[in-house]
Amino acid sequence: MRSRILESAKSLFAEDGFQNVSIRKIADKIEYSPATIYLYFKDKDAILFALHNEGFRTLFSRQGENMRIVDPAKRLRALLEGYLDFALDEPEYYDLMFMLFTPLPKILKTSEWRYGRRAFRALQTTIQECQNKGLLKNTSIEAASLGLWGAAHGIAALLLRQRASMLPEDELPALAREGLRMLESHLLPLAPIPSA
Amino acid sequence: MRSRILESAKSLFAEDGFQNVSIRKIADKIEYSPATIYLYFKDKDAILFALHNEGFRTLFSRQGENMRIVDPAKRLRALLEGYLDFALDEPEYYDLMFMLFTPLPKILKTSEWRYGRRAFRALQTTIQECQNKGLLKNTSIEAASLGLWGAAHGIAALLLRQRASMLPEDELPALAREGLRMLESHLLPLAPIPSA
Amino acid sequence: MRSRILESAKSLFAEDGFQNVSIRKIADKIEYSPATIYLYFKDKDAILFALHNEGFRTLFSRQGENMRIVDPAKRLRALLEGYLDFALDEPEYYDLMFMLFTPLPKILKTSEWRYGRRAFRALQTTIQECQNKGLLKNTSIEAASLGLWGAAHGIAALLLRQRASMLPEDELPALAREGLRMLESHLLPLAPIPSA
Amino acid sequence: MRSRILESAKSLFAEDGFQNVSIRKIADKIEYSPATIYLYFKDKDAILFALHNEGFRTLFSRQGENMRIVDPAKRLRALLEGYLDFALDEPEYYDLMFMLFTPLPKILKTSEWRYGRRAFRALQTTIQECQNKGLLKNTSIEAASLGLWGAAHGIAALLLRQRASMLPEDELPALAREGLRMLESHLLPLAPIPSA
DNA sequence: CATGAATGAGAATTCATTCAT
DNA sequence: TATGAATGAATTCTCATTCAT
Repeated sequence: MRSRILESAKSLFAEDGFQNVSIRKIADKIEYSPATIYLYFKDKDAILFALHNEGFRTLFSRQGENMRIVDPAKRLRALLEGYLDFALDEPEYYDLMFMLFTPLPKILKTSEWRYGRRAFRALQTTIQECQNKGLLKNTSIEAASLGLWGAAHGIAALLLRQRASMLPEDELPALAREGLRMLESHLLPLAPIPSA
Repeated sequence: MRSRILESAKSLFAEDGFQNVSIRKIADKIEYSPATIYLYFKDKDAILFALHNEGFRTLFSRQGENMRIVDPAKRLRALLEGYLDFALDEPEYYDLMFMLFTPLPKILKTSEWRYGRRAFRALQTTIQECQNKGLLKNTSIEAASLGLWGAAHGIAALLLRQRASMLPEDELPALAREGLRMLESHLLPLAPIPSA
Repeated sequence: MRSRILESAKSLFAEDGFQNVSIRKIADKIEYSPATIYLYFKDKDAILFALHNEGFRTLFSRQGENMRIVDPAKRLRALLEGYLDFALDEPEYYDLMFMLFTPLPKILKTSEWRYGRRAFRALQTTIQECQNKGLLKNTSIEAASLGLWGAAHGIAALLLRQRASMLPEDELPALAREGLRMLESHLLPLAPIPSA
Repeated sequence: MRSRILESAKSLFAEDGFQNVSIRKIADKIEYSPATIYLYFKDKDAILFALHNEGFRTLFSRQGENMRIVDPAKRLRALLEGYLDFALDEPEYYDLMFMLFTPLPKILKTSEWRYGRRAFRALQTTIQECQNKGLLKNTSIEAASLGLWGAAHGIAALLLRQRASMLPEDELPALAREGLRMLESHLLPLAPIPSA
């Protein structure tokens, strides 16, 4: 039931944007009265917060396997691609977590965002290991992490916000993945760097 | 006057998000009555639309010079960096243009988004020229354009939506630029590819 | 159990005012479900009604002794002081009984308010006896009863509604009692009226 | 218009109690939309606050003349009677000012309540002068002021809250005034104290 | 005896918008 | 050109109350 609400809210948020979804719309969708929502969630924000957490949990469970890849370059590629896949598979969660306009001062300071920090640190560690192997040279880890995360994020964000409408819509996911792999192929060549 | 309104709307949109800005707040800020706004704009959406157009005009005028760079790799780098700079210098416009949640069904179909299409075509042409010179091999132009645009976009978007808060705030713009250049250095080496 | 509810309601009414106390708050306080309350009381008003009755019973049991004082002047003084003491000792009851905004159309017409009438008659009888002894001359009993009751009531009411905040808070009860005795000393001199 | 709202609110507050009056009810009464109210008052509290101020202004303007009476005993009587008259003539104001359940933390700390303090000080000064003339002996001024104010207040409060329903309703105002004068005649004899 | 689940009614408030002036 | 006045519709949220279990 709680999950019925979350389900419904999630899909409405994705359709109309968080701000345009009223409690009443959520209630209508599950065919309950608005007051009922308040039995399960203190607030509209509480719904967002719950979805936020669910989203992070989902993302982490998806990335768990990738984190165990030994080769850092392969791991990094897998993480980036896994991130993009998450965005494409779960656009509602992704929007909330990484694209929504700040209304989350509460969220940002709380619990689950720590996962974000942790994940970011994992990314940086992986980059460090890549550098130890001669990859991604000549940059600070900070810049590299922002650049790589940003690349994956941006590709996803253009799709989710429908800014890439000049590309054929039904090929977009494939193009997105191909675009990311293109970046990776230059940044993280799987074969040992030839000239070395 | 019209521009007074736009000015004020622009800054409010950036601060609070489009949805959270009321006509009244805009009016208050310029010390006119809400009704006055309607003398200049049919709609709240019309304001957004106008800003949208202004934004594109600004972006194009900024990129004009870069478009004239002869070497396609250099041109491509300049365009990407110019794009990021635009995002960082004019975050209000950028948000509206590339990040705002769809309220633009109207906008997307209309006039100024053509500029977007045009710019995108220019990007693709440049990529084509790069490929002609042996760069950015082994990808479709569609994927490459999405990947490169996405990379620049994502770096900007993470900053503007404050998702990169685990990096030191005052260094963010510098890190963003460094991150992008890091990507470029692998994708678009300035020196002829050494091993060739 | 019924009394657990009443207890809890009484203290909440006093803190927040009758209107601001929800059934839920009462239920929370005793750690039962709101529905449970309805097993014991038909209504929110029914709770008020019950407290009302309890209050009157308490007041009467307190005044019983005073009623047996033989000397009417002393009895009158004792009644007035007892009334004030009740207000100060049991402000929750007092508020409900004598200060609450009318929500009592039901109550006023019913059962327990008869106690009020009876008590009032007792007051008037006592005044009559005082007049027979030469005290409280030159007034109708009606006016005298209203004046004396009003005096005690007003002193209490100013305290309970926190309107006497210009006097030092911790001395208020003492000042209230002293104020009332001051009135009594002029109205009901214990010594035979000197000039007579 | 502002005053139309205040008028309407005032009478509704008196009828139903502050807590039971909704903005919508006020709006309905003046046959405007609820939103209109917000053009003139920020808040429901703002309406209360405005009425509060109006009430105090009214009371002071009424008492101004009495304050100028030279003989302190006569002045004190006039003030007390003027106070009761105010309560009976303007019960809506009176209720708000002196009987309403505390919801006024804002009000109490603000502007107009100072008038209350000032008035209270005036009362105390007058009592002091009475004591200088041999009246109201043997009490602290604090207690005396609380007692006298309380007496007038209580008589009023019993009427306004309909607790004196055992007296004939149409004679209540007269009885109230007679009751107060009865108290005065003992506390503040106009003729020099006979036995002196 | 107790409650979890549910809701209709209503609260305060905000907003985009209109229109007569 | 500008606005003061007004509002219908919508928002979030609370509450007393019911009822099947």
